[in-house]
Amino acid sequence: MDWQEKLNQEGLRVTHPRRVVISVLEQSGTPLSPQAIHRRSLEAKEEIGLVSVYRTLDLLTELGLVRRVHGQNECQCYVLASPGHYHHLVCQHCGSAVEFSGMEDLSSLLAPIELETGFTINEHLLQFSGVCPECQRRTGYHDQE
Amino acid sequence: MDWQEKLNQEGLRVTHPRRVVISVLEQSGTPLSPQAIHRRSLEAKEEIGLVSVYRTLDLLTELGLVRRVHGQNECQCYVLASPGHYHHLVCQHCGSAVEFSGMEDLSSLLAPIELETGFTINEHLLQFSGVCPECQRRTGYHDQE
DNA sequence: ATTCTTATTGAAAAATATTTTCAATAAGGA
DNA sequence: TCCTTATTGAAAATATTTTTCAATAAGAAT
Repeated sequence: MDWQEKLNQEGLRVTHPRRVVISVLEQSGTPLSPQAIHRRSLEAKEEIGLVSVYRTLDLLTELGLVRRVHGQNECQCYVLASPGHYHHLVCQHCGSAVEFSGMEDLSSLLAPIELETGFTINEHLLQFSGVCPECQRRTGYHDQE
Repeated sequence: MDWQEKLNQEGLRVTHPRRVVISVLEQSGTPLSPQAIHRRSLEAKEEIGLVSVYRTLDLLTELGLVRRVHGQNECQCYVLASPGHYHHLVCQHCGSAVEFSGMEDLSSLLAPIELETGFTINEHLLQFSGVCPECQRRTGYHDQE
């Protein structure tokens, strides 16, 4: 089910600003701040209001169509969610982000922590940062900035 | 080595605002926003400027004495760092945070990911959220909010 | 103790980010 | 094509963070 169907299903409308936000996120692949998304929409001559960007991101996050990513500095960024993947790997140089698989066993690490702390764990946020292959090739850069 | 020695070592001064910020964080145990820290300092009749709170948090984070924690809503919170522990578990009810150990082997998960993606991984951000034992007892609440 | 140097502070202003309000618009069913 | 109402965008309100700079105080030197 794509995002338009999802919206319909919820009785929500497929509007111009929503189309633009999704399109910008699709083009990017990188986590973007609301401001960055707005800027790019203007650059693409698709003029939408900043307020709508905020509202759209809230909505799409609610629906699970985009995810919020917390970097060390930029703290309010959003990426399109590929369903089933919940972890990000972000390049410190160019900002590109990929999702990766193979962390299904993370949940097996949870049990000992729940035991140690007495917490019930419901959610987690995992994000790696490093240098992507492109940037390694281009710059010969490997270490942390 | 305590924080005062650490500052001296770096040629930095042990000042009133820095003492107050650390003290507030010690009292709390919970991650606090710069504003919250400032508010509490005033309540404790230890009047310091909000600007100094920001600057102190930046500094202490730099020195690894406090860590920044990203909640789902509150996004700019800080807790005192227990050395050697790097991961947080935050209660969705009361906001209390603990650091936990036993994730040393997280780095062993990195290799396959580096192989899959071609990235060089330098940093990671890992945070669990759930319900702390206190809140479980008080409310009988276990599931995600 | 006192003086000196300079890191640090706090107030104000500037810059930036986010939320609220509300009349005007347009999505999509009838 | 009309109608209902979810949604938009502009402006204002609010909140957050950073910058600037003269005044202060930490701590080394005397």
